[in-house]
Amino acid sequence: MKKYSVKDLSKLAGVSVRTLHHYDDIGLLKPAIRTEAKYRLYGENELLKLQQILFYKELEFTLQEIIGILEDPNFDLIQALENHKWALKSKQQQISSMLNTIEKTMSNLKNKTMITDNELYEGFSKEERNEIRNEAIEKYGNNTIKTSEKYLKKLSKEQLEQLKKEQQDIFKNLFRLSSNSPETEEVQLEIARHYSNIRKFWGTDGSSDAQKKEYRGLGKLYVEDPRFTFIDGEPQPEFAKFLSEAIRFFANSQLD
Amino acid sequence: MKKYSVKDLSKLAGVSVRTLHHYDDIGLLKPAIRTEAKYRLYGENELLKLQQILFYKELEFTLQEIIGILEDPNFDLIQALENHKWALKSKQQQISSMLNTIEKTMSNLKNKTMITDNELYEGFSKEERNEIRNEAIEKYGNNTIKTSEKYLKKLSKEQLEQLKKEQQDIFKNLFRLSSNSPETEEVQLEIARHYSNIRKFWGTDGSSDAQKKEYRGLGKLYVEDPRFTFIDGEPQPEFAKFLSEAIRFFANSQLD
DNA sequence: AAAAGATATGACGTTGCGTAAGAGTCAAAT
DNA sequence: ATTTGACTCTTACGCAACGTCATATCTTTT
Repeated sequence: MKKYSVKDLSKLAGVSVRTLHHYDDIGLLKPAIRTEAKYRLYGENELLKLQQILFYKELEFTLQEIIGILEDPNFDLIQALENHKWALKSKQQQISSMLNTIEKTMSNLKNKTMITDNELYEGFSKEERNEIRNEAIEKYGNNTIKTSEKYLKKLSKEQLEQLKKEQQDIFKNLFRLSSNSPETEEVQLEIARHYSNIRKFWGTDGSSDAQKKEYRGLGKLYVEDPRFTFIDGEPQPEFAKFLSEAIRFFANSQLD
Repeated sequence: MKKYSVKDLSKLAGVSVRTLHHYDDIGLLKPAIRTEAKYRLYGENELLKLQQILFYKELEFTLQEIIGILEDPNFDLIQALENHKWALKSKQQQISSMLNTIEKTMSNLKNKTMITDNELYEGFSKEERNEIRNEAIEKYGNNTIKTSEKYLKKLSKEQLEQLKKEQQDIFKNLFRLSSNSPETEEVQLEIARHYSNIRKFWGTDGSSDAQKKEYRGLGKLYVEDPRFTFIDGEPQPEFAKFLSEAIRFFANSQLD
């Protein structure tokens, strides 16, 4: 009968010695025998069992779950796999939604910096501005361009320009109104313009989904990161707070 | 200036008091002031910062990463988001592959139990067997059926019957040969039949991909779970080991 | 003033090992 | 026969993000 030392077995299975110690500790995989000096010795059966363990571990079962699966031959494996499948699927969906949020955040971050750039270039002529913008496109490279293309490809350049200008206009008005309460009608009118503008920017202006959640998320974004509300190179935390509250009020009162 | 106690803030933000303690401990969110009795008091700014924290936490940034993001206003947020996006995407792919493995495992588990069932029903007439199978279909319910349909829909009932019978035949031969070395030619011939049979069952028999990995995975499955190799209601660990080694040898010598 | 409610600070538990630390064991080289 | 080098053993802290007591100290209500 072949016997493997901890090191032998660890190399055969591609795990660390510590892992074998651990599995012994928690009762997942005990050595076949112990020498007088308490050295662990494993046999063929233990090698096979270790392979089983690693199989289920790759599927991200916890060690406790694996103990349960392997210790009881009557364990309902199909049911366990079914449950695990659902857990994994829900995790997958969760990740999808996180990716969505990240995309939107990045898209908005980029857009904001572009807008403040525009403001900085306000002193230049139209032609100069176009030159600068083209340089920027070259700098950003194709990858960045393609990433945002998903959201922007439906918009012609002129439409995009129009949307950006409208955003600048909205923000100027809102900044002017920012000493008022966020709930006043004037402010809420500008927020409504902003909402409509953003949905065009997202390319979802035709959708029946009001995107209340997403829009509120955007509102939170303004306070979540000062980089979203730079004006003349300075962060505006107070203005961010104002914006965020105005959007929250709008979403709660106007959107289902 | 409004001040929030730990409990107030925790309710406002939907986190536990312990969480606030923890964030204080690690320097992520310190209270605005402490009372004489060392009670924590938070202001509006802390509420806003907590919201930022929760935003990034939902994206599964670690607390240390969030500290980095928030402490330095010049932090390259876009780059951080980009990196995080990749991490999430790779996690998503990993989950997809795990789901694949689970599907195959379940599909095989079901197939095996069906085969042993067939063996158990060997004394019955064909009509009786069909009756029983239909009952099983009702029991398993539509969901289960549809899950396996993916793999089976391309096969007609007769083809499926044929494949199952061939599998039974192969296993009988292999069991008879199981006192030999797994590497003998007779054994390897049966394994080759099995390989071809399995690929038909998987619906991939036309594919150019030899599916070495998948087939080896199947071999491991036989030892990974005794339920795969029940014969006459008894688990056959020795036979499982034999099968597994025969398949490993076949995959290594015959498949690229 | 006593009882009830909040809050504070430890400190251990969780998951799956990594990473030493200190000590004993075994086989080969001196 | 012994020293060395390669292994192995047990013990135990560390990590992430808190949950969950336990015990002590306020603050507020009756």
